[in-house]
Amino acid sequence: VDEQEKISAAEALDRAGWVLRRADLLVQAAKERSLKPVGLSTAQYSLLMHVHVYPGLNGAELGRLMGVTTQAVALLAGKLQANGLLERRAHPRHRNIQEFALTQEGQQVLETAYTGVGGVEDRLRAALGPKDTARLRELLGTVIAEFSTP
Amino acid sequence: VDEQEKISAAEALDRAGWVLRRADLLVQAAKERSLKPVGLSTAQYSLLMHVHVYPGLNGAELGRLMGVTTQAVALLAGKLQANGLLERRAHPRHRNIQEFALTQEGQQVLETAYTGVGGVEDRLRAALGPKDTARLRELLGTVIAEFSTP
DNA sequence: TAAGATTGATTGTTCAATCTTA
DNA sequence: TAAGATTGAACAATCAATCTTA
Repeated sequence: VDEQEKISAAEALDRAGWVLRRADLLVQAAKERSLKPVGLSTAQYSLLMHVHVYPGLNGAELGRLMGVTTQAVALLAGKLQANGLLERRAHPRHRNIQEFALTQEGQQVLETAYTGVGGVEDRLRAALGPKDTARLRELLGTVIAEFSTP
Repeated sequence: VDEQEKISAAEALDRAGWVLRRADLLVQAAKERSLKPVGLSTAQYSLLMHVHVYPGLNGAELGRLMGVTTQAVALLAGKLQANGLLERRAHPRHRNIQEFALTQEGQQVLETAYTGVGGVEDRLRAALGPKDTARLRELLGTVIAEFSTP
């Protein structure tokens, strides 16, 4: 084996991790455009959606699910709360812990946003077809399972 | 059809775009850990790799390939240049344009980093198997093609 | 005009450290 | 002790605007 072997320019950026990155960046950018009229960033939309799907979680738990830090969640939540989309309540049994919940307006904004972002999901599904979309989710699920434990 | 239909908590975060996002975040985090000993951020690694694969491109072109702005490339390049990993040269025919190139040290650092990140790629390939890895790349390629044109 | 580079202001995020509570 | 929340400093990236060059 040649110790001097160079990085193959043709192959380096075609490995699965890089392709995964490029695909996510493009889809994320499309979501961002669809959220612009609603006035939400993708991060804000992500937090609203996670609160909707996992009601009653605290900031640290939401951060772990979303792949960001507790501080980022607190900052996001602060703005969403100031805009009246989110509520923070003291946890009934732990005075130091906060539970998150959507306000009525937060629900409505999320639903509007969901409709817009749904267009991006639909476009993805249309490009792949239902069968390959399911296959992609399955394969990515394996990736998630593998890398969920560092 | 029920107009009041709510966002399905069970399905919303399972659509392909969300799964894609979570998978990318996890793989990216794994890459970040593998780059820590080398002293590179994933963004810096990405720039070095792109300069290696596409030598002679200018900042704007690299930014488009990497999915970031020209300014972000300039900031990254400034630091890599200060660390002696990257060179910026005036374009031979356009005085206002800069070409990027790796220094000898940049080459070496990139190769070390490539070996470390290769472990992450290998782990991904091991989790999926060669056949499904190829299938994943293929499916993501379709996604990239679809969303490359906004 | 058009494309690239650069600068300044703003936002979003992380890291590090501290405080609170069970 | 451990887990969550909060604060302040540092960093990264964006947007907006300006400058340069062909």
